[in-house]
Amino acid sequence: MLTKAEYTKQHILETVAPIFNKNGYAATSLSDVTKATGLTKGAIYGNFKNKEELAVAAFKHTVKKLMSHISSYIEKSESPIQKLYLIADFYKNYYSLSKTYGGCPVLNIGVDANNQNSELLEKVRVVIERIQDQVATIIEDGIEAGEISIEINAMQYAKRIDSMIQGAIFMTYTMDDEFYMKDTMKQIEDMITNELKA
Amino acid sequence: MLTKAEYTKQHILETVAPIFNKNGYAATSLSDVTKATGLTKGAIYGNFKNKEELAVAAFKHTVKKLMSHISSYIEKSESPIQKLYLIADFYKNYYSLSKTYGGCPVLNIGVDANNQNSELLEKVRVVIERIQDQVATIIEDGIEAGEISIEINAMQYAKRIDSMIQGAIFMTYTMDDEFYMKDTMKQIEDMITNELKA
DNA sequence: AAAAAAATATACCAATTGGTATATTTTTTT
DNA sequence: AAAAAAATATACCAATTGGTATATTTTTTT
Repeated sequence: MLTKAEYTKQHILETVAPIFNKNGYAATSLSDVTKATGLTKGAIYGNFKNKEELAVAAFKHTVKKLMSHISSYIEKSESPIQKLYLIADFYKNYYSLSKTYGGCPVLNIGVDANNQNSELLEKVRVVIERIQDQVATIIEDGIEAGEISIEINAMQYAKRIDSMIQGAIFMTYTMDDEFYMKDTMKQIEDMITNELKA
Repeated sequence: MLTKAEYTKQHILETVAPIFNKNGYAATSLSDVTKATGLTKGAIYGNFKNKEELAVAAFKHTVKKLMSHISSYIEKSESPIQKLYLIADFYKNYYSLSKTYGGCPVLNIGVDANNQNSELLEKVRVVIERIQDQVATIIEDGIEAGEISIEINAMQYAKRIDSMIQGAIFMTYTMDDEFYMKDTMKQIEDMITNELKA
């Protein structure tokens, strides 16, 4: 069971994470934080060293949530190539899912932190690398299993897919139009079928 | 010739545009503006109604510059399909080019303005639509000229290419790695050759 | 139930925020 | 060169910023 203190910390993160994600670091003020949580500065600064640490924790919190969504989704199949199709399928609903958390943290904080907050930027980079490693591993598993052509450069394709997905997320959010998300996922499915498949 | 007043306005925009582009709207303060331009608030507010109008003008200024770069670049060929290859080629150097202006204004301001500044967001949307219309027109011209397959949906491909480019820009900036930009342009060139070409 | 420890609220701080009214300087028109 | 107009600088404003020291309240341990 959560102690009262642990509950408070969770409550702060859950409340504050979407705000930082939507507004960015500079545009989120401490009074936004206290207003949203219903707590005072004393409570916030008792739990987090400063605004930056809170923003980092909030980013990690949202990433964790979203990563667990996709992780459990691709568990639906054991087959590496099927897992790739499941990733494409997962992102078809990513707009409404990520909206719950105030948007895509990688895109939002990645752009926001660049030139502004090197600590946050570093956290974003680590997440991107982790995601790409996971996709690359799936592709490598697929090659080993004979499902995916041996000529495929796993890391290159992982980066390509990731880049396409981020582009689709940006376009979908900026234009408020799911066309980009859906169309890009179709494109990725075609890529899997026509380029990756052994 | 520019009058002194017009020169000042240009000077403000040229100095301030990269700052808004890098930092975003909220993270750019009026004192950043006065410090960088060497002018006082009186001069700034004499030329722009408020911070928002200045940010909008700065965004338009950067977009105009970048658009004129790409426009003159694709004039190198008359052929629609060659123009598409030239677009892909242009973006191979987009990282260093756009850095001069403080980054890609569409990406940076698009993400920054979302949930924050609806007027700025609207300007970004207009720019995106204009870019896509231009690409779609080139594709349609290519179809008419018999260079591009009649089965191609011009607008769909324009959006696809745009989305891939934005993804590559995001990844390149966030990871500070040109691989994404270069690889995506190769991918787009392959798309032109294998999917679009009649 | 009392004592100790931990968490939270309160009251404060200097610095900065975007913006304005007015004085001064510079530029343009006559 | 003088007068008018325009541009810019100065001096100010209330509100807000992130943060801290300390008082108070709540929770946990004994």
